Amino acid sequence: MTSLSAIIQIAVPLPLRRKEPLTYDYLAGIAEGLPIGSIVKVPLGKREVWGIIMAHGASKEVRPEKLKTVSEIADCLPLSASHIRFLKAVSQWSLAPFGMVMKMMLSTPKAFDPPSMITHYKRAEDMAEGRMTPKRERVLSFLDDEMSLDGATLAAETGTSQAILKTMAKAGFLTSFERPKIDKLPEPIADFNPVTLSEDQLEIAKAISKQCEEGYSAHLLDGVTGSGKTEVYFHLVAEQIRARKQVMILLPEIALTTAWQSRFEARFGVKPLIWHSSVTPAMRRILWRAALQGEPMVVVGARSALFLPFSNLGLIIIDEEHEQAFKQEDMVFYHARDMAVMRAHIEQLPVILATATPSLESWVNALGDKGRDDKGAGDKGGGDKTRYQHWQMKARIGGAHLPQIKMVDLKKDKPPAGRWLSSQLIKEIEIALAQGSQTLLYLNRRGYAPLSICEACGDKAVCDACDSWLVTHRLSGSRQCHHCGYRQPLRDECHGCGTKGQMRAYGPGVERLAEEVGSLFPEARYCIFSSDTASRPEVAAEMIRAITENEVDIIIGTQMAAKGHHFPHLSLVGVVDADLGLAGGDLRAAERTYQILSQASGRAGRAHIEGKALLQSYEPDNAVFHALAAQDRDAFLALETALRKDAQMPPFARLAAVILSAGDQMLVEQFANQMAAQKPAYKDVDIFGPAPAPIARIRGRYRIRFLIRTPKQVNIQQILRDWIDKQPVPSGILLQIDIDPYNFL
DNA sequence: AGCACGCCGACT
DNA sequence: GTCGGCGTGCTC
Repeated sequence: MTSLSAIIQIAVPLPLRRKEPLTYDYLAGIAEGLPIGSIVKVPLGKREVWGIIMAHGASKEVRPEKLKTVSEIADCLPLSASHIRFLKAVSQWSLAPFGMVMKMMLSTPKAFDPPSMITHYKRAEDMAEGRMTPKRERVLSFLDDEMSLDGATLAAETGTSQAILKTMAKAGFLTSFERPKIDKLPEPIADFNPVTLSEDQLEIAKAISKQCEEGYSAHLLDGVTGSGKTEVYFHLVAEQIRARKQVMILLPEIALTTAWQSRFEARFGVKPLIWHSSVTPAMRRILWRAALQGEPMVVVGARSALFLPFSNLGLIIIDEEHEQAFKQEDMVFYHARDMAVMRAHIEQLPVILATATPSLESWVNALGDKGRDDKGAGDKGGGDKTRYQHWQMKARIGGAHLPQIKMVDLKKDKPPAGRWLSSQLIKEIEIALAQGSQTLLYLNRRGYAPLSICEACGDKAVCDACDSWLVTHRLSGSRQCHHCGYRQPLRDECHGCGTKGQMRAYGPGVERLAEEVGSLFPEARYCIFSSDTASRPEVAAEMIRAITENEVDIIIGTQMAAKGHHFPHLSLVGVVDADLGLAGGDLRAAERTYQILSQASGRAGRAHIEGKALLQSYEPDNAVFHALAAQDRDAFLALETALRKDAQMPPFARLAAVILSAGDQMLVEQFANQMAAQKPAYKDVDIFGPAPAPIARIRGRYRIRFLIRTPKQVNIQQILRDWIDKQPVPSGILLQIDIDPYNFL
């Protein structure tokens, strides 16, 4: 069957629309006989790209003269069939072109470069006659006849330098030759510093461990901060290390801090292998190849680590499972947690979702639709393998108490205009200051003020490219758009009418709050902790150190300060605007508010101090706050479950968004109407829209959105495919599909 | 997604 | 007269 003109089908990194073929045909050439899954370089238009061999034989009639030939074969193993199945599954789920999903996986361009070579030395066969020095003597006596060593090691072992070795080779004492560099990964030590688990923890670890051999199983590891979730999953990681398997741990980018890394290092004796956007290309190459090679390894990464081509995976862990940061919303729209569960299913592995505040999706998956746990922990729910097993960890290790949470009714205790702290909160801050303990003021708003208005003409400072206000940043002396990144210098002059001295700031940001803190507590040492003030990791680390060592009295921070850190001197948390996240009416507003506020409150009093959290709100009777104040997370989840079920919203229905955008408003509107006319009309399938997206224009592009809702059992992807294929998307319009949207902006 | 081809405004 | 804007179309 083999002929010189064998044709193979190759997936190329193109956003090929669904009607078009998945692959392009190429002449195999040097790739003749390579198995499916092999990675090859092919000419594509004027460039060369890496692709995957998906099938042998021609897919269709392509004029033979158009066929090009494979130009290079990647120096690595072919991808496993299950990994390709995973990529296909992601593509089918997200309705993103396979080529784009593949591109994410292959986005380590250096991975296929030939390995770098390093020079090795051995004794020359015929020892040259020449000047002998003590150093040369040492090198020659170190190497016996058969031995060869790389330059760096040999120089180090003999107290010489690579320059000397080079001269010796030139002088004929040594023979040098090149060898591919071997990258050795630090191997974690399973029993480096094993932690004795509590009885409960051990029971959970053992129960999950028992299933590690049995293929797919999904576990919701649900425990309050400090209950030892990490220790439980580390126990399972240790088992995988002993079994020389691979482990993938996904964390939200923000949690990939030094704190987690130090914990890993303390437990396993080596630094964890990290995968995220700022890992160097050289390191990415090493990790990518080791993953494909099946090297035993534990990789901890942000959502993009999901696509690493592990071929020997034993366990997947998603920590902080509820975090929105797992939802990717550009080229390919996907939720890393859900795709990780899918990967575990395809690879027949256990997957653990860890959190203190489960997402409603995971909660329902664990408990069914009642939203209340009336079964025993770990109940498999009648053998339904798509559901999660629920492992609850209630005890806080070290006996630290949960903080006392109190609502402050801003209608009754209203700060004066331009001030944001209620008298109750101020009083508590004074007490904390007097005790020498720390306060965190949480306000999820960067900058000084979100809105500026000219008193003379009434103009708002707005972004030219987006439908949004420019946020005043006094520290950086700018007004900036938080949607497109546009910045202008901060001037006291109206952009519209030119009047000077009439620009008034409205609303609080962390910088403005700092001003208030400065005037109320002139003696207190405060810091602002936001992505602006802690932009680089080193700066953030220094800030965390200063806080940890009690060099700060009041921390004024955004989410960045509320998530994941352990500040031992913190006793008071003030949530300046608890209502902030509830506005906007998005599906997950209540859920998100509960999660972030319970996390923020949880910062208070973890070690030996009794903690207190004050939540300022204009609607303190909101059910979210009641549940927060009562520390009754399960009541909140039960309520939210009931609401979602009533409203027929996820996770009790399927939701998808179709987003149309273009620079030309008329063009999008026209096409949106055209699509609206073709709306599929099935009973039970609701299509809302077209409606301008809440921020209708971002980066100069007008955005229009449809929302599609179907019952759970309906294949929403199929409905979308049929609908979208009815009309070609005109060029200039970008059509994006977001299955299970999180961002309603 | 790239990349080139292609047709209309301000410069060497 | 050329350089360069980004609209349109193609990539086996």
